[in-house]
Amino acid sequence: MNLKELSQNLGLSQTTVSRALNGYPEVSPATRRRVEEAAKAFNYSPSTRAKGLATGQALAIGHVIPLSSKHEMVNPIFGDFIAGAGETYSRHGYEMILSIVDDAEERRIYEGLRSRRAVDGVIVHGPRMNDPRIALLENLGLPFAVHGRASGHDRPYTWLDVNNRRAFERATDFLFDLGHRRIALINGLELMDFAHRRRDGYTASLLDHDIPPDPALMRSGEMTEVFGYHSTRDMLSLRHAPTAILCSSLISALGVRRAIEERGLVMGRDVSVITHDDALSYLQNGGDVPIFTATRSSVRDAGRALAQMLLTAIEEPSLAPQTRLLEAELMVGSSTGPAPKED
Amino acid sequence: MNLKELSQNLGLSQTTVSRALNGYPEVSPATRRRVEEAAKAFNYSPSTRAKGLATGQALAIGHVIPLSSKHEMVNPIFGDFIAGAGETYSRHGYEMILSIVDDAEERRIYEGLRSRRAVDGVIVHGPRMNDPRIALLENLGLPFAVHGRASGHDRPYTWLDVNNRRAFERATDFLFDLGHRRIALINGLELMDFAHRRRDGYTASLLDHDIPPDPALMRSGEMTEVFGYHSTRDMLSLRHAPTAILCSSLISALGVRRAIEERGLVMGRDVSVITHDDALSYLQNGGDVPIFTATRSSVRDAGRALAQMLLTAIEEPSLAPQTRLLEAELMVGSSTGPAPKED
DNA sequence: GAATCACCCCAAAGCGCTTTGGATATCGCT
DNA sequence: AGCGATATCCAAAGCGCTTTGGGGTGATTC
Repeated sequence: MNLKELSQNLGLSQTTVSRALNGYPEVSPATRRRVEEAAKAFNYSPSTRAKGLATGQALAIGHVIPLSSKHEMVNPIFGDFIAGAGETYSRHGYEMILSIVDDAEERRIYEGLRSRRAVDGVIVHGPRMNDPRIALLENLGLPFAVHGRASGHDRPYTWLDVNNRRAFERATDFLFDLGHRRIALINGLELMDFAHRRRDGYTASLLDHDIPPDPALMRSGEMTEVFGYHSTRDMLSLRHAPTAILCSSLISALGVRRAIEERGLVMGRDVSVITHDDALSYLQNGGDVPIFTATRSSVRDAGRALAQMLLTAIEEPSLAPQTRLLEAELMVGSSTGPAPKED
Repeated sequence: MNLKELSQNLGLSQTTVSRALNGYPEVSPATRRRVEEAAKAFNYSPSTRAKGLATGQALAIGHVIPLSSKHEMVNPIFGDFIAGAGETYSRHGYEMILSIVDDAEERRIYEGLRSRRAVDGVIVHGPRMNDPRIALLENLGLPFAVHGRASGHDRPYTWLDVNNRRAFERATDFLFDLGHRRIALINGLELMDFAHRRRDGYTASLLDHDIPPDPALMRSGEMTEVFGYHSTRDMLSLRHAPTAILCSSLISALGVRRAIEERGLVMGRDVSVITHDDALSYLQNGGDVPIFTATRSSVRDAGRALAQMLLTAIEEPSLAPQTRLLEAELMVGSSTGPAPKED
């Protein structure tokens, strides 16, 4: 069923039917109702493509997911973020189109989305330090919103981020308050902007407590379970092993715990652990009582909110770019406790 | 830059330029090269929407991800599957459009995709027992391919599945060969088709060895770490505790291991564990030597292959539906060993 | 030298919608 | 009765592409 057929069926012109359906005032309430009922009855909905061609809008948002060919790792937070964003889109009648892209081709993809007029805007995932994508998108004139931030870019742009620096500073402070002195950091790849900021927060707290950062207690890598395990195992066998560990991901934290327990130690008594928790739906941090003390911020909420920000940026292009900094909440679980007495 | 401008620039008609770009023979090699170079230089690519309108194709595939409002869980395999499918699409010039949808609205979404002519076909995720979506899509006449199968549907359709039944039967056999008699199953939600099949395989092996299935040794739920942990903890404190556990997901297996170790037992010696492993990029099963003995099948490969199957089904509508049953490989790791001697 | 045949190329219609610029009918008022 | 407003509706153009159905040109054949 298309507009033409529908309007013939009703004995009206396409113009009138189109106007009735899109809420224009030049249509009598009676005809409007008649049209709406017919549309429902015939299960008519306008072709997105034809509509897009006529209006110049795509009614679609692109998500470009970087997939480094080196590590081939799909970010595990991605599913939940998308779920959040999708809610917002469907409420506004937008479609979400996804491209999974090798680092090397990103430029081509963005240019393609632009020149094919496939999307009205894009969400940038996983910003890195000095990420070139921001400047690229500015040049292309394609509206965009960043999940995270890219240090090293000065012009304002739309972003939403967790206050990673503050979260990790507070978490470290918390460990100091418990009496810990040797605090380790198991971080994500530090070319990722968020990981860099977390390290900054961690380091700031150390310096604040007159503890010089010790490279032996800082690891950075892809946040897998095994990475958490190996890092912890190695560090626990140091002569001055850490009594507390800060971890960037709940998945790695599972490995951290395994290494601790394998050594016959008890997490929360012998070694304290704080992890960041993205509140992923398939990885809950315990039930009512969290297992891990964690800095927590829902990535699904982030998806919802950032999508909304992008949509308003598209509809209100004159507005200054919105930004939003979410504070992670520190949830105390059973993985932290007072520092053990010195031997 | 659009076709008109480009052709004016070249002093050619739109027809010729379009033909040159789309590989039609009625264009001299010289003009074709000239056109191609100009297209590159001006960074021209045709508007997907206009092209779609003209050809009647959408050049897009829909992925409808069900998100049960009850558990709100995004399937963790989803990211990797999508990554695989995306590779195939981009090679063929298709776009991927995603809808995350509450169970209750699925029907509406499929109908919408169809009547808006937004996609040429869809991939069905997470089929359940007697899944109504298959019949719905057949009625709509929308080409589709299913990741998994839906028991209870008799007409042929395109699907790709892991031989879950066989995988779990073999895994159980393997445990019997090691001398185990009390073998537990920690399964996904059994309204999901794959979980049902896994249980069938498990049960078949038990019966084959004259062991009656014991409901106390069978759990079914959302496959989180915590679910694996609780299930295992409960079962290990039974009077006749299992000596081996079959687990449906690597994430839950992490919880299984935790419960085992918490009890002071050693995995692979006191309790053997076999898990299914979807080869997710962020959850590797150890390094060179797998930690868990596992039935393994890459979900990313599945994405690649199923996408390809759907595309050929779309391009060759007369063909009978393809189906593909992948065998999971049994990788022996260090989580299994001979059954401990009876006390 | 005319007819034939490739070979290249083009004008214009059509895909399904929105939107501009009227047209027609109805109504209130002087 | 006549006139401008107002309320409804419509025909047709246009969005950017593909594709049908020709046309012109030069070389080849008789």
